[in-house]
Amino acid sequence: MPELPEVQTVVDQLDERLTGRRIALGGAFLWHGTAGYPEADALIARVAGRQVAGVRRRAKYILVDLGDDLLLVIHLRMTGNLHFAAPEDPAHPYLRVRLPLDNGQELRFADMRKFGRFYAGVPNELDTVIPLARLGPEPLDEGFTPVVLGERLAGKRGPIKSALLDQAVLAGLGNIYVDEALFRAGINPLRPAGSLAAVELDQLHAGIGAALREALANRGTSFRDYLSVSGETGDNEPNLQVFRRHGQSCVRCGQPLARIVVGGRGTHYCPNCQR
DNA sequence: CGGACAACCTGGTTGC
DNA sequence: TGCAACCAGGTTGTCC
Repeated sequence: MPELPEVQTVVDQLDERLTGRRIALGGAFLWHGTAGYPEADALIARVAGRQVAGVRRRAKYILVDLGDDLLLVIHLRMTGNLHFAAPEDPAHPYLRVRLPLDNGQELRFADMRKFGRFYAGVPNELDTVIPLARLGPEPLDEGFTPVVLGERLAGKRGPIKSALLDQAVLAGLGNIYVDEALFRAGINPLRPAGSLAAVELDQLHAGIGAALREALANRGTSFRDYLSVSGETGDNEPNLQVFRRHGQSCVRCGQPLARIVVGGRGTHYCPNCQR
């Protein structure tokens, strides 16, 4: 489900409602596969009794700071959803994890497709399990410039679409916002990643920033499954200009938008505006 | 190293 | 209507 704007929306709400809370005893994985590392019981034991010092985001990972360098890391993957509930509230049909809190509420994780994962450990330990240390730059950080973008793409022969989806190249983009950024930049998704001229890097950098900032302002895009912690959909769908709009008219030139497959992913673009 | 592709899961949509 | 095939916002592992 979620890309940078959706994960950031979740993180903001979690930070507000979880920071300062202590994780109580009695947590449980209802689907053990959701425990990525360590295994379910050990993970519960590690986080039980810890107080949340803050919640932040890196790429599409949610980092829950539990003090003493211990992190609870959550990745929502396609259909993961975090929400708060009272213990007696009926369980969501795809409830996978329950973490009771010291205020009588519990943090719940529901995930239809079971792709979402929890990890707990100190940073060095987590690096052996998830590629936190190998993630590319954050596209909304001040240090991310068109020059940096060019450095990340240099020498890459594969399509720009695939390169932008690679979290080691640039962190946080997914299928929606890559398509939207390329459209805003007027760049064909099949262009070899390392072949962009300086002007195109400027346009792509601007397109990425515009697509992400607009989505953030609208708390993300909800196509089917995505809901924030407060259970609300994002309002960004009307702002999408190409994603899943194949067959409709391009907002810029009026020609029909197309859908192709690039790197195994559905890709939406305007053949006229993105040559 | 890059690229193609299967795998992990379940449910919704599409097409015959 | 019925059912099979295909599709899905993500990531990882394997094979060439």
